[in-house]
Amino acid sequence: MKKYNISVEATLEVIGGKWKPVILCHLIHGKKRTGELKRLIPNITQKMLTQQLRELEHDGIINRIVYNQVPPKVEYELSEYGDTLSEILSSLCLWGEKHIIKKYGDTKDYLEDSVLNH
Amino acid sequence: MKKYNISVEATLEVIGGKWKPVILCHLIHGKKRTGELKRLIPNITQKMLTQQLRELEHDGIINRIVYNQVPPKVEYELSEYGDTLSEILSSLCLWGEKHIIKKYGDTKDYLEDSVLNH
DNA sequence: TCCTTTAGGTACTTTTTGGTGCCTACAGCA
DNA sequence: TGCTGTAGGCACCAAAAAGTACCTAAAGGA
Repeated sequence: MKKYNISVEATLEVIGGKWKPVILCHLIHGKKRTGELKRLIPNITQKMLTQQLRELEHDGIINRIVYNQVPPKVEYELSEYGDTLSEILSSLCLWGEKHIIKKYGDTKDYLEDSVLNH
Repeated sequence: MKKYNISVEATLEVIGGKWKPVILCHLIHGKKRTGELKRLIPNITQKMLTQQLRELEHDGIINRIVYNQVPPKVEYELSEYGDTLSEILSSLCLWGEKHIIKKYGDTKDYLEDSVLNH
């Protein structure tokens, strides 16, 4: 029975770390296959990706959808509970864009183009 | 010149990590002296506290106010730019509270009482 | 004189986190 | 038969983050 000093610690336990917010920001735009996520997050390793996905699944934030076929097909999506985070995640993305603009004047040279950034 | 794959990475560079969100969540309620922060965040070490405060100051998120007196007195507050994060920070705290309730049924036994949690 | 108070610097160690390389399963196809 | 594609497990190693212990300054008071 852990005691938190401030409630944000509980949030960080679930979505803290280097990769989880990135993964979740991709998932707010719809479900993704493992390989898609790997392409969207070029610097993540297979190990880190599956490790973080397992933890998010364990905390009820995402659903893992397994299709019984060969070669395997697995999709990940925000769960209903994970949806309660989507506003926060969007705000985090938006703030990041504004921060890049403030720091560099423009996002063009600093932000990979993709449907996610508009 | 670093390139981000997704804008949330820029946000995490500024407010990511174990301690920064906690520190900032305390500062949204007004400026605090170093020692106050240490008391509010009992598990943080002196080193981590000042290190994180330096970085937040460097990124323009907080102001460091030094009173020229002995023994020293230093206060920290959200800067104007840091204020653009306060809505996000509040949402993170709120989500954490709801998460604790979902997980444990109640916050009473799991969350330290303080002005911050209501 | 020396202790107290407050903020913070620094060298070193431990813990946590992340990365690499290699392994498996198995249907379909040449 | 043997190659391809997809998801992911596992042992081991490297790097980054955090913790520990100890040090400083300087005014005021006992």
